[in-house]
Amino acid sequence: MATLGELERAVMDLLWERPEAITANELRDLLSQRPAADGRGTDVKSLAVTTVLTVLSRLEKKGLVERERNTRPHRYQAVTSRAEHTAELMLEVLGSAPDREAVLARFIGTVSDGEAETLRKLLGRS
Amino acid sequence: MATLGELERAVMDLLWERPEAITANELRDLLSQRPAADGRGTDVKSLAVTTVLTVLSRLEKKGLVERERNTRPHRYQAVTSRAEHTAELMLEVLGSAPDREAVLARFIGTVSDGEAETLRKLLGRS
DNA sequence: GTAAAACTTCTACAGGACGTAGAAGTGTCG
DNA sequence: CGACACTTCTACGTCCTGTAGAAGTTTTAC
Repeated sequence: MATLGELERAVMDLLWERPEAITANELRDLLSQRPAADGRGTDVKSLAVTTVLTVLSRLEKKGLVERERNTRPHRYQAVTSRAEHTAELMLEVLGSAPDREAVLARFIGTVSDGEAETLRKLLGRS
Repeated sequence: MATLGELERAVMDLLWERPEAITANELRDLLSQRPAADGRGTDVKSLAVTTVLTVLSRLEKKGLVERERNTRPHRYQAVTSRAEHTAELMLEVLGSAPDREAVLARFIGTVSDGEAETLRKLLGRS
């Protein structure tokens, strides 16, 4: 339930960096500009709008995207920010562990120094 | 690459709580004792050993499981602890975010008080 | 106001991951 | 060597994702 496909991901990334809702057509254009995920090759593959719409519908069903149904070309936007979504994902992963503290310990051990500092600040003093 | 199926998950859970490597047959027995994931019904469904073996092979290919090939009934064990694995997953999720600090902020905000305390201890004083 | 254009919804299919397991091959023990 | 245990191969149904044409609906342009 957590994982997104490559295209779904690309769509969400675009929606996340936009404050305003956008249409499927706009999305399709943005998607075709983005360089192919696999790097090499300016593979400007243009998707069919229906493809984008299908993906958007699926994302809507998953609760990640919201659409304005009143305006005619429907406009789509992300329901939560990327940060929120990512944090939720992390919690989901963590949640399924019976040994949460051990997990957190490992986690902390791998985070960069700068981030550790950030965490310290965020946690403040009890 | 991160997500495990339900059965794969069940197998890993068993391997994780066992310090010693065990055989596919033992695993199958343990699996049949476990109550159906969906709760209701003491659904003691017995799997074929080949099913368990297939799953183990897939987990091996994914690098989560290791098998002793020299002993005759091969014995399987988890490569990393559950805590390690979970922490890696969390990092994987976090890693794909361009706004790591924002994610961490949300994350911290949702963790329980007790865990926040633990985190504080783990981070220590810089 | 009607036909064309734009837009949305429905239906579909291929490919990959996973649950599931029989068939076939190989090693083991008596 | 033959029966049995164990492993590997092959296979299939299902679900998810990428992809999009066909069909239906709404808006627009004359």
